[in-house]
Amino acid sequence: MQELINVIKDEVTKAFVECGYGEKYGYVTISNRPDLCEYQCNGALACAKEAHKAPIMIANEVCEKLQGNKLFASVEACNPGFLNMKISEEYLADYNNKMLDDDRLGLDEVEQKKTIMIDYGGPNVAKPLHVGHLRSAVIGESIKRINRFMGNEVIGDVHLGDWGLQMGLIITELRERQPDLVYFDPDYKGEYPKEAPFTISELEEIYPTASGKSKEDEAYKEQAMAATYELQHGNPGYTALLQHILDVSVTDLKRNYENLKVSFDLWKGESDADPYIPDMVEKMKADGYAYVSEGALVVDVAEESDTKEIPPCMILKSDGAALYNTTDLATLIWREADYHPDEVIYVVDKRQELHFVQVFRCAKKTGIVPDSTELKFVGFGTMNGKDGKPFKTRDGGVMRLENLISDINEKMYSKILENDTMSQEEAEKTSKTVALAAIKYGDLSNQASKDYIFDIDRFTSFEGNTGPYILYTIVRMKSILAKYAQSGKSVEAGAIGAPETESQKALMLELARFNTSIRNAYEETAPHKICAYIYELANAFNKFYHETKILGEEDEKKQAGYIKLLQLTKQTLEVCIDLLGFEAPERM
RNA sequence: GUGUUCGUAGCUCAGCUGGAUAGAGCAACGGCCUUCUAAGCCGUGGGUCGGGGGUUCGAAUCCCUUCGAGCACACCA
Repeated sequence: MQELINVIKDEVTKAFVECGYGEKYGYVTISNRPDLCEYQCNGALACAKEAHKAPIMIANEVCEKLQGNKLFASVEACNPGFLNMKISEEYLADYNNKMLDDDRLGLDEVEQKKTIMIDYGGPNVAKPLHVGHLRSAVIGESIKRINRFMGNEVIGDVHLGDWGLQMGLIITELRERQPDLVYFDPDYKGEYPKEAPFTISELEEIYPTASGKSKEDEAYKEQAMAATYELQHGNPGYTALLQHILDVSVTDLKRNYENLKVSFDLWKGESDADPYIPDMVEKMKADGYAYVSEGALVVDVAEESDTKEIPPCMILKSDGAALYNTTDLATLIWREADYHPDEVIYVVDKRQELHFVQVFRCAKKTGIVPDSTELKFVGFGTMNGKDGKPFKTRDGGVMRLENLISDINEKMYSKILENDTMSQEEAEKTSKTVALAAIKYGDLSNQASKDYIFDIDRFTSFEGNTGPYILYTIVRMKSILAKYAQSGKSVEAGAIGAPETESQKALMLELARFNTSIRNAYEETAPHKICAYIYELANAFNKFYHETKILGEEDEKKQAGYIKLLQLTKQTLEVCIDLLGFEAPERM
């Protein structure tokens, strides 16, 4: 379906052209003066200089051409040269009805479908998720859903941190504790056990212990480095242990991400890139891109247009070991080979921007990915506490994501019990649903690239621009629709009629902006624009709700129209919150 | 030091490819529940958009400068 704003733009542009002005002046925006009009065009102001005419004269000419156009209820020219338009009420109703008939609510898929890989999540194995992992998961999941809804083929990859010194540390600590395990017997030739010799909670304790020891004990650190080296060079016992660590960790991680309604298509890790490293390095050398500088193997990635010096991309350390540039580049090799993505989106902490600039340039320069592949960095800001500093527990430690979520679940639970007489079971389920919406909306309603303050009290107070407010609005609609259906009337009969009140027209206009809003959010990779949209939509609905009695309406045709409007509003909100990654309960 | 992001109401944030009177929410104050969930709705107060200069008919938005804050700057990821 063509976007309403473009329908209007086409008419206005036609009028500009007929009056002899350039078509670019026909652009239309949503009015910033809703008291005067619904849509506006400022083109007359912009083209005044070129046309050597007063803007108001141009606006008057164009306005004249648009008189009588059935699309508009009114078109006026206003000083100094604005063109103010109100949309025809019949057209608007018709537009809303067409949205209702379309299972995509009037939003067309992209014309050129792309294959897109999204790299988000980025958890480390053997370490619990902490609050720092929240944003990547929440933002990445939403970007994935938005892209999918737009018709793109999307592959989400969690990109585990499962390589490097941390693995060596765990192996070393395990050997200290259980030296008799077969994994440490170099002469062992049999099959390794299927069961891991540790649980997830043991694993989560082993890593910090080992990490602490290595900082104080030089010999211990060297053992860990040696173990890392052996693992990376195929030690069979260590490889089997790595597999155990992965299995145990991934099971736990999946459970945690499921609680967040976040899912991945691929559970690949840095270790999966490792086999590609040797050939990649050889090729870079052979092609003349990689050279030795200060003992390390590097590729220059500086460009003339740089405003600062971009250091070369380091491929191998002076001791010959790979580092994170290396795995990120090698990861692109299998991504290219297996999926040929048109675009790879990295949803990672914005502090890593320089690293990705280097990796992207190096990948393009050395031909790992073709020039046509878009490598996109979506950097997000830090989640801060109320004091504006990185979010910490009360005693200053890193907060586990699980704990953060259960805290909020509990607050939500007591709040929900206060307000209703739900069963304990339903209250628990509902509080989880609402809590997740509170967390995700709280995060996504901010621009991803900015730091934001995660204020638990604010998120659990549920007033104003919050996830729970959106859910509450949906729940109100569900309740009315259920009661209407109970009365035996068919929900399918009827059609949205021309608006009778200001609040109804405002709601209908807001609904008609759905496709434009989502497309903007998609094009700018900006979930917060969806939040802004649904907040406006929920506001518009609540105003309408407040002054219109729907179930009490005696005119059945009118009532059926209201019900249709309600359905459209509910569906629109539900599609949007699904794109954000949460859902509404039946009651709250 | 170099680069980069940011500075909008007491607080948290929108708005930024230039357009009319800079918008929300929270907090404060005042209204609205015998009627579809008051987690709602309506209203009041609160701002020289960090400061200064420039471009423009017009600047929160673009450019320069200055102050302040965060972050990053090859052998950790």
